[in-house]
Amino acid sequence: MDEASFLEGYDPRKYPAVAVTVDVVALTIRDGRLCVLLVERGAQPFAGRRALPGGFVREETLDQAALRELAEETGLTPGGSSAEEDTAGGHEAGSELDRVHLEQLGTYGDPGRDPRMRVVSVAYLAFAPSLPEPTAGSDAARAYWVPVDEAKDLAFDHDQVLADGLERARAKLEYTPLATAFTGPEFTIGELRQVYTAVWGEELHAGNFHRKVLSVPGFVESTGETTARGGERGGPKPKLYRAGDARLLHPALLRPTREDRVR
Amino acid sequence: MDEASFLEGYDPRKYPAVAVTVDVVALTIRDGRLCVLLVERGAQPFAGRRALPGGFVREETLDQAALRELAEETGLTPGGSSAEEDTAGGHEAGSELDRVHLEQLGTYGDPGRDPRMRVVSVAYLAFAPSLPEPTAGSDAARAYWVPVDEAKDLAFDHDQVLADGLERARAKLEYTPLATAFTGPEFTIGELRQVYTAVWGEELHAGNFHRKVLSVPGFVESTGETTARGGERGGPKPKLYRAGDARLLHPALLRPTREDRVR
DNA sequence: TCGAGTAATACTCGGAGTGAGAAAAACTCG
DNA sequence: CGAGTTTTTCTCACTCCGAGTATTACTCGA
Repeated sequence: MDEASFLEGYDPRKYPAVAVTVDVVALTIRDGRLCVLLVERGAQPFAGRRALPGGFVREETLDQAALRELAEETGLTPGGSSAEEDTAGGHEAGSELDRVHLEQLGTYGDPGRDPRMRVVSVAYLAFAPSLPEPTAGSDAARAYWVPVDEAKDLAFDHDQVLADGLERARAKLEYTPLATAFTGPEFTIGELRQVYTAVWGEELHAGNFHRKVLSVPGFVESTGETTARGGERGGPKPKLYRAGDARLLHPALLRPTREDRVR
Repeated sequence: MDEASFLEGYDPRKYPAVAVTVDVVALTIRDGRLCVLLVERGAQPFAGRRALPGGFVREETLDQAALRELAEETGLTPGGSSAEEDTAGGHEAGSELDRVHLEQLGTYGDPGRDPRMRVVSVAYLAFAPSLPEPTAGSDAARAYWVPVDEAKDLAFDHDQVLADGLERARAKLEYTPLATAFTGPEFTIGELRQVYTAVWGEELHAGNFHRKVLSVPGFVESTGETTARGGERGGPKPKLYRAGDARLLHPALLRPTREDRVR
């Protein structure tokens, strides 16, 4: 930020009031479908419409505000930092929110996006393993998971925010180990493949996926164990893996069908 | 944005005042070096320190605010939209700012990042062909281009903002035709390679680069012309190209030396 | 208990893309 | 003119990919 000379001594409080909020695009996978957390709006404007959870920023960092909003709406209590964290081994006292990956998505501040006043909203993207339906918390009563393809006609510019979040999520699956943020601490290659299938909305060749995941250094590491049972519809007991220490996937797992890349 | 029930009728103007600003990381290439536009701060805090250009958001979109700040600091006048635009053919009346590519980088809002009050700053990233030294405009007198490796100890959290901007720029060169935003409307493959060299800070194999650029559909298209003269230090007259219509490069031009990818 | 169906895993094959190096040709400058 | 430089094109070996096939180990229902 810079004050030009003519702004010297300028008091920004004299500006028309600007409110800063955070909105959260929280994604999870339930029953093999990619879902987003929405709340039902009770008040005007957009009363009765669904919206992304969010609220005003208090005396806290933007990251903290996003995590707080997510905690309030899901009824879960934040345990640790906003970065995902492996409690490899037994389940410690950490909240389920400890495993949530949170990152800033973008900021939406067009005049008029909220009819009441100028509101600048910082959107966040959250990735979580399958979380319980948020009914517990008092505040969370109005929040629920909705499959992303049914999340339309949202309040404000939230259709756009959600679309941007989905595109970000799909892209990040290609070159980061983000998919493991959707699984439990231990998972099978098949479960990992289902994450990609749900987010990308495309079937993947099981054999090639298997080969590629295991060939990327640091993506997954074997636990040496297998599941206790085979799949529900048959098949051998798959091996179990946990997330490795890679931050970027190399080589990347690129999405198929990329003819639509040129303008 | 969502108002929880207990916020019904809440007036956000009762919150401690929050100011919203835009900061611009404007990059260009001068003499083969990647440079960023900085201003010298005259007032406290951080008087005498260098900072990214920026200022308060007015009644305008965030994108417009960023373009306005950039125009004010460079002394150039904005002509068209914020998106880059090809005036293929003759030079029309458009400003040099028409060819600037502008995109949102991220938002920085830690309490205390500005000692005076709570300031939430939306950072933008701008890419421009070599622009004149900004001396013309009244307001721009304090702004100048600085090689990025000499841009240290900036005011506020601008070291971090600049670092984030550089990483974004380096990454986008890999999978988008962004490099053409640093060149003139017509350019040679060698000039394009120098853009990559300057931004990535690494030498590239000329033969392989040539092959890859021409093999990516829609990256560049031939004008059928060559330059009037060969290079200053010799070599044949290179062919001229202009930007194609691709929005994403496929296959991508990946950076070399990727051992440092894992945590 | 058997047989059908399914999933995990491991192959093979041909094609595309890549880094490194070589080389021919075209041009500048001294 | 000659040395040095750049553009442009090849070659070669290697990696990676998509598609297909095969094997094996399961579950479940008849």
